Amino acid sequence: METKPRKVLIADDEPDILEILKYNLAAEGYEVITAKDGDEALEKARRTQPDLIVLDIMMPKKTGVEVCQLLRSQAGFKETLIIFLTAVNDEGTQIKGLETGADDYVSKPISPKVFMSRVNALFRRLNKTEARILKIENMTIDPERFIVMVGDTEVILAKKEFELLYLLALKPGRVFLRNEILNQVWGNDVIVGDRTIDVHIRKIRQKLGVDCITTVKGVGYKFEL
Amino acid sequence: METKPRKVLIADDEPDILEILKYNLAAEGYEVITAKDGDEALEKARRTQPDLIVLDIMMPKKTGVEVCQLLRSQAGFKETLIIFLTAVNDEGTQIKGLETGADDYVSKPISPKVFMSRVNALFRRLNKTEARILKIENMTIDPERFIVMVGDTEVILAKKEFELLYLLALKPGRVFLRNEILNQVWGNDVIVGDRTIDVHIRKIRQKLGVDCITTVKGVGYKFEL
DNA sequence: AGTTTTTATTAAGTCTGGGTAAACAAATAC
DNA sequence: GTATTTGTTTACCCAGACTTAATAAAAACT
Repeated sequence: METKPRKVLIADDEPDILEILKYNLAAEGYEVITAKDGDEALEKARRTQPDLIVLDIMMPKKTGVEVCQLLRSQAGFKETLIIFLTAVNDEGTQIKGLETGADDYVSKPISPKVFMSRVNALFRRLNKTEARILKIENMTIDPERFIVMVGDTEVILAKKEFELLYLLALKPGRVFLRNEILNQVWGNDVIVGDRTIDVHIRKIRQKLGVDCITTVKGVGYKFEL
Repeated sequence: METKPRKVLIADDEPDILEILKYNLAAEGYEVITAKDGDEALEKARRTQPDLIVLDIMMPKKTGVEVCQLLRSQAGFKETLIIFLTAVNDEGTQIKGLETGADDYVSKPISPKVFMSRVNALFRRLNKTEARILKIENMTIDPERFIVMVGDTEVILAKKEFELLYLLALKPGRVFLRNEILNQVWGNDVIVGDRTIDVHIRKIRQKLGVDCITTVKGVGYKFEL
């Protein structure tokens, strides 16, 4: 199965490293975007929506850690793969890196071979949890087409409604706390009142015309047909 | 299925190499055009619109790198395949070559066997994303003739309009994010405002007179008849 | 039952994002 | 060179998505 090339954004202030990594990634068919400081990395990440972001820890403008934190806190970058590069082989930094939400960690001096195997490993892992079409009984939720089918009638949900339903339907039966819902759908940093969720739930129930969301009082909601 | 022969332009100042490559390419059915310096290469490239350009790095008048940069910077040569030939087996030059926008790189002394396998590999890669005629219900989108037929009336779209419609129609129903659209139609590095997409969408809808593009607010657009 | 807590519903209000037209710029044709 | 077509930017408008707040209903607890 052939698929469109993975996009990789590399951010490092050392042109040599950018070149080496770019060359190796390109050689394996990745599409490469480069940035030379933290701000540029942020900007290009938002614009190009890469599949993987390689961040040098020590960079001008913003450090890799800062960039990572900023990205992770906003919608659309929750799932993006992030790898840190660092000259310090300091375990403390490594731990801090992974805690910030990075997926892997490569220390300089970088062996292209090692680097590429890490990259490939991450993508291999990702493939298993990619966005997919959900089918529960007579309901189909297709994130690619952004539609929900109930029986054979198409239901159109708004963005937040869809994301909320998709989240719940990912694990039918499992209860999602209001906090989880807020984090996943709205993002860690966004502050919205609790009632907002209720309103969206109501609209979903209304539009679908099927009672598939169960309230678990004092806890949260779950998807259940 | 019979198809018209691939055109290959070879530019090198060494007559021997020109001959060898020409012989091998012709033997596999390629149509070959030759040039003996950078200027001639540029001129013939523009005139004959080849599918693949083989450029020697070291050439009189203009180097291969210069020719490549000039071509890549103008419309019509963004997708053209480019292979560099070089005597120097210097990795620095190789990297610079690929960054300039070349698709592959062959070092001298050239083994005809290796060379041909690289050429064929490039075309194979290209084939997978090759332009093909799309037919969706009563609409035909022909990227070769740059024509859209709705019913039996011909609609003429401008370049960007066409590319945008073609992209969406490649996967009917699938939502394309604004980012994806920008990347695919405009390119990673080009910075254009978000409204630009809207305006093009509007012109397409207007010209086609058929509502075939659906807006998914906050997400993107999809083709849907 | 009465009280408290939590959720549902409704009706606003706000705000974002897309539509549209017109002006400007750039590329292309003439 | 000028004219024309194409591409982009800008600004304004509006629909509908989203949020909030207020009230009603339903559980949960005493």
